[in-house]
Amino acid sequence: MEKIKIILPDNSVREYEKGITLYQIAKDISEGLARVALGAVVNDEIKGLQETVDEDAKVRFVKFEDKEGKEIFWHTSAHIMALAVKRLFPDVKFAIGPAIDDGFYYDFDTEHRFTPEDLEKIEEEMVKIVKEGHKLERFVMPRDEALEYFKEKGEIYKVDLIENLPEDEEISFYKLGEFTDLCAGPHLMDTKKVKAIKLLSIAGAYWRGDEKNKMLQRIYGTTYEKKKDLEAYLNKLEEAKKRDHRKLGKELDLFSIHEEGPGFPFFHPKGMIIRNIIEDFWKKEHAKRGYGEIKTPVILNESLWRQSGHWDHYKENMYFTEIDGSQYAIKPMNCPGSILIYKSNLYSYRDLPLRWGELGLVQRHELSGALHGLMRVRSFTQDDAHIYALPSQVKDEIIGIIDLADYIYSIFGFKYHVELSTRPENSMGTEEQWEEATNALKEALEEKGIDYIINEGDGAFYGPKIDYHLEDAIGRTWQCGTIQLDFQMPERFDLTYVDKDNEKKRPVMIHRTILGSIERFLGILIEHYAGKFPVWIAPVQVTVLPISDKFNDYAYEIKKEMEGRRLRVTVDGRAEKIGYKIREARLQRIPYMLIVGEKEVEGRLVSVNKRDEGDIGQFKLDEFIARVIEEVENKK
RNA sequence: GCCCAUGUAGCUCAGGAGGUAGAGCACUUGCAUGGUAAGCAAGAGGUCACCGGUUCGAGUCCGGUCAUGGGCUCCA
Repeated sequence: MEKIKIILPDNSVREYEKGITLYQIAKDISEGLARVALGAVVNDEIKGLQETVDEDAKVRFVKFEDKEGKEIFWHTSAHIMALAVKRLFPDVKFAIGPAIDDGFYYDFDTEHRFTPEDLEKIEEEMVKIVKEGHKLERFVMPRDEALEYFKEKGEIYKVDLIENLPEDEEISFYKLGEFTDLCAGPHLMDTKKVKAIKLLSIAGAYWRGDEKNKMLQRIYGTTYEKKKDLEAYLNKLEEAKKRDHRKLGKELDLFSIHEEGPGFPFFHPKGMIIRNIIEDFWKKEHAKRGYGEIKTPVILNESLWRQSGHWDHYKENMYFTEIDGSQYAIKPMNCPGSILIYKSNLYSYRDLPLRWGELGLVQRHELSGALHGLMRVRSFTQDDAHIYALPSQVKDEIIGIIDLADYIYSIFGFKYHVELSTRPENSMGTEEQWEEATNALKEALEEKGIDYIINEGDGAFYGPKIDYHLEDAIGRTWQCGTIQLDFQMPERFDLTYVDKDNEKKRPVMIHRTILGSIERFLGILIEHYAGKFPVWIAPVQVTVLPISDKFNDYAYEIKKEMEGRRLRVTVDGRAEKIGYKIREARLQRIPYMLIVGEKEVEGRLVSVNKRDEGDIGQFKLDEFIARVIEEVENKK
């Protein structure tokens, strides 16, 4: 890689790779962005966020559109908010205030309870601060001095932060007006570009994210250079609200959740149609790929869960019951059931791999505050499968799952990204086993050329995992599929196969889901399509709307004929005006409306109104039916 | 589980210095038979989440519980 020389603020020279960003240099030398810009580049015009590229130096300047540019912009905004809060509520203690995906937050500790009215006041104060035109000044302090500085002010969180910084790390500060914060930076040079400001919400958050610590008050906000961009962002939030699966689930009569069963969703007839279509599709695709289907009981003896390790590692999330004086547990996972089936036979190495899928209903005691519509429930069906494989088959099996997942997601039009989670603290097995399993997953991903993020310590207690995060239509992501490699369960349950040399050996177990849970997947699907399900999934594919009830006979005849071709059709035969019926059908997001009156009856025609296109003209009935069937077959 | 907010008809929401509730939509009935997003009228529908306290009297004030929402933690 070609190197370039950069002159640093202290006039020393360092070598970097071509194309390095200002941000990276700032991080590297723990220096303020503005100072780096001034030091690194000869161009006098450079100030703060730049939109120019210095062709000679090949230093890329950070713009607001860049990930790094946004981070700097929002991090600086967090400081502006902190200053505003300090002015309005002098007694607050400051924790941390980083940039996040769509803005920033700052955590405060104060007796005062922030209200929505406070947010408005803080916003106003922020605008004032920006107008005052402050510069951000960076300076460093020796560790003991820094500690003394914050101890004197009673800033216990900052003291805690410094105490946890590595001994050799420089303690840097940024000063903005009367607010001086411990901060590694980098920051904007000054505040004047932060023009559009919106504080979004107040929430509780534990200090250092640990539930044993004190709960602080967090204020979320976002800022932009232009009002227009802020408005666009707020519109996006509005759009997300309209797509909320909880709202649409009610409006489209798909499912409901009741006080009588928090976290235990009820599926209505229309919701079940979608569920069944997804499940049928899932079953067919798995059968094609050599999966057998199994079904295991929901309640099983406690001893099984002790043997599997769930008792030691998962008890808090399990429900228990007693039958005839013995202790039983309601299954939170399907693997032990699958294992009992495996153990009911003796296998040759020739039998492996065995792929057994199960649409398994599990119950988990999730914390009440974690429940969220269909996305986080206490009772759900996993599209689970367990693969028992020879060690030599593992990589190919994982690749097979990766391919299957990619195919299934593509049918629904999902984009996704992949994360790899490694060994957690509360886990079983040896370091070597974990390393071997983690490497197997890495190799499979790398062979398929899939980029992935690593989540240290986020694996299951029995093995590392690959997680699939699906992106919905407006860019939010949700964890769905997972592939988990497990050397522990085969050990615990003494699973064996007979190898070529007539020795009993240990198979490897792979746990995997693609949809994740039917419930969550359905929730995501609702938001992804904004309730406008494609024809093959739509609970009602076609609704027939007679112009007046004089034409109901023809309408019902159409319905009967289409139902004979396995299409899902309704008739709105009420004595209402056509406009009224169309409005309702639209609100229900039905893909096709057939308007029938005198003209249509005569010629056995239908006038077709398509969901997103409106009136598309008259069709012969047979022609229209063929068209819909074609769409269903091609999963459109 | 924790912090904050919320809980009024099937739905979306008003209201209320404490004196026992209101709209629109949906529903039922009648009229209207209408050609691409709401025809007209009438009717029915609520122990104002639940439990307890203060009060002559509580949807309204206080306390508790439950649920929901936004976060945190945790997770498919």
